[in-house]
This record gives sequence, structure tokens and C-alpha cells, in this order.
Amino acid sequence: MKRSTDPFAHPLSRLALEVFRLNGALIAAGDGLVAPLGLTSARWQVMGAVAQSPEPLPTVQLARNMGLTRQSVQRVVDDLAAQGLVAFAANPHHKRAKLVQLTEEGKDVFARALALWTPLADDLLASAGERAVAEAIVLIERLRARLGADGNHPDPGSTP
Amino acid sequence: MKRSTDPFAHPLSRLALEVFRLNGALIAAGDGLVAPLGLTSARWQVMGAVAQSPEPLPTVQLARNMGLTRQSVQRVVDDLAAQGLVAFAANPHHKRAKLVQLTEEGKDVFARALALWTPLADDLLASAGERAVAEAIVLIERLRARLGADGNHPDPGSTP
DNA sequence: TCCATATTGACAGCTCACTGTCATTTTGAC
DNA sequence: GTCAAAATGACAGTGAGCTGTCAATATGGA
Repeated sequence: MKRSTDPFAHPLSRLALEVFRLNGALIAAGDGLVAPLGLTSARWQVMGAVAQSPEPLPTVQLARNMGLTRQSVQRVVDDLAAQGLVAFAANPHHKRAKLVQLTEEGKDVFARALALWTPLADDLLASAGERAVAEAIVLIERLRARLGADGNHPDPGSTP
Repeated sequence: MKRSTDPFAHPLSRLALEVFRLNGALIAAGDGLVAPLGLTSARWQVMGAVAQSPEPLPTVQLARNMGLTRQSVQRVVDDLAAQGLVAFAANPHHKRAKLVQLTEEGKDVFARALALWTPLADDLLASAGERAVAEAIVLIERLRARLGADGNHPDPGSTP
């Protein structure tokens, strides 16, 4: 077994590969979990961002909170609106940037998704250990800060 | 600020969000790193899987090693072949399952990608600390094992 | 030997990220 | 008050993952 150059010996390479895999596994598990509710991981996450805010937010604000681009979030929000899980409210401060909020059905579906997720999250937490999870969160935050500076690039100069 | 139900208080929820973000940041950083070589993160990763093996492997085997589906890997392999970075060799044991291997140009490009990655990986490793990285790798492996059982589902019964 | 099963590649179609571009609206400098 | 700049939504296109399906090839038991 010759391995004169093994680029995957570097701890950061191995960590990156594991992060890719865990990312995929989390999305797959989430999809399976909320599929019976007519949701996907991405839609569930956006609903979470909406639910978490004490007041309705425009899409751009949701995207910033999630570390994604406004276009990605907008598409998912539109899907959720088509499903009747979120609705748009007029924004007194901005005519175009409507505010996104959960409908009654949306609140109900989100609550049911949470009820599905909590036992699994508890199980994973117990399996991994609270302290290890807390340390991993700190580590990941540090790596991401070092990697991406801020994490996402809000529209740089458009229409120059 | 009312937050009667804050589903993101759960450590596993926060960890999952951080993993999603780090995944995105790693892919973005990788894309930026190898773009000058005409590569993307995904193509680079597939090249890594090919390079890592001491002997040429069929696409299905690469996919298994990477924890992805054969279809995803096949598409990227075809792209790499069109770029002239990998080539197919006849498989003595299977007429259709050709073996993927790096071309001379592929080896050269991969070596240059490694040269770009190593300093960044070293910097990240120093920033985060070797021990923390090693512990995070163990944690992630454990979570993924608990989540996905094996990690990927090779074609379940087709043609029933 | 022969046929059912598993494996593999190929193709189509989906979701979810991304970038880039444009029109509209808001904001702020003058 | 006016006009440039920034912010926002809308739309088009791309990359990368997924599932599902079909045909071709290996494999193994009867």
C-alpha cells in the first residue's frame, strides 16, 4: 500500500471531510423527519428563522440571520407561502420588502416538527456528551470566523 | 422580547446550524482556492478520492468511499474526464465499470491544489488547536454513526 | 446450462445552494 | 427638492447533491 503523498493525512482535511458527511447526514435525517409534514430541511430551517424572531422580518433579514443569500431564502419563502405556511404582511417602512410571518397552520406545523426533532436531538446530545458538543460549537465558530471573515457576502456592488 | 418557545436553545440545534454554516464556508473557501486551477470543491474532492487509492477504482467504489451516491460522483467524474484530468481504464473484472485514474495533467493539477490547501489547513489547525480538532473529528464521527447508521444508502431494491 | 438477482452506468428530473443582472424603492448627500 | 447610491425583490442560469428508472453486465443457485 504505497501512500507517498496522502493529502488526507492532514487533520483539517479529515475534519473537513467529516463536516461534509455530517452535513449530508443531518440534512437527510431532517428531510426524513419532517417529510410527513410536507416539509424539507431547508423549509423547516427557514420556518425556524421566522419563528425565532419576536416580530416579522423581511426576507433579506432572514437570510442574514441564517448566513445565506437572500435569493436562496426568497425562493424557499415563496414555496412556504405557496403552501400556506407563511404569509406576507405589509412593511410600514418599506413598500417592497414585505414582512414574513407564520400563518396559524405554519405555527402548528412548526410545533409538530419541533416535537419530532426534540427526542432525536436529546438522544444525540446524550450520545455525544453536552460538554463535547459545546466545545465543538466553539471550535466550529472559530474555524468559520477564520475562514469566511463574516460568513456570507451580502450583495457587493450591483449595477455599477 | 417574548421567546416562549425557542427551538434553537437546544445544543444540538445550535451545533447543526454551525455545521451547516461551516459546510458552506468550507465549500466556498475551497472553490475560491482551486478556481484558478479550473476546479471546484466537488471536483477537487473526487480527485482526492481517486488520488488516495493506490489503484484505479470504478465510480461506484469512489462514491462509497466518499459517502455519496454513485450518480453524483459519476457526473463529476464525467466532468473531470471532459477536462482531461481523469481517464478511464478497462476493468478486467467488469466490462461496463471502467476504472477511474488521474491523467498526468490531473496529477499535476491535484498537486498544485494540495500546495494551495496545505498552508490554509496549517493555519486553521494552529488557530483551532490540534487537540480540539481531533476531538471534534471523534464527536462528528459519533454523531454521524448515530444519525445515519452507515452514512449512505446504496441502491435499495431496483427493478422489483 | 439457464434464469433470477445484484451491480453498474446512463439518463431524466427534483431541491437547494450559488452568482449575475435588472427594475423598483428607499436613503442620504448636496 | 433632486439625484446618485444602496437596498430589496424578481428572474435567469449554474453546480452539486438527491431519487427514480432503465438497460447492460456479472454472479450464483437450481
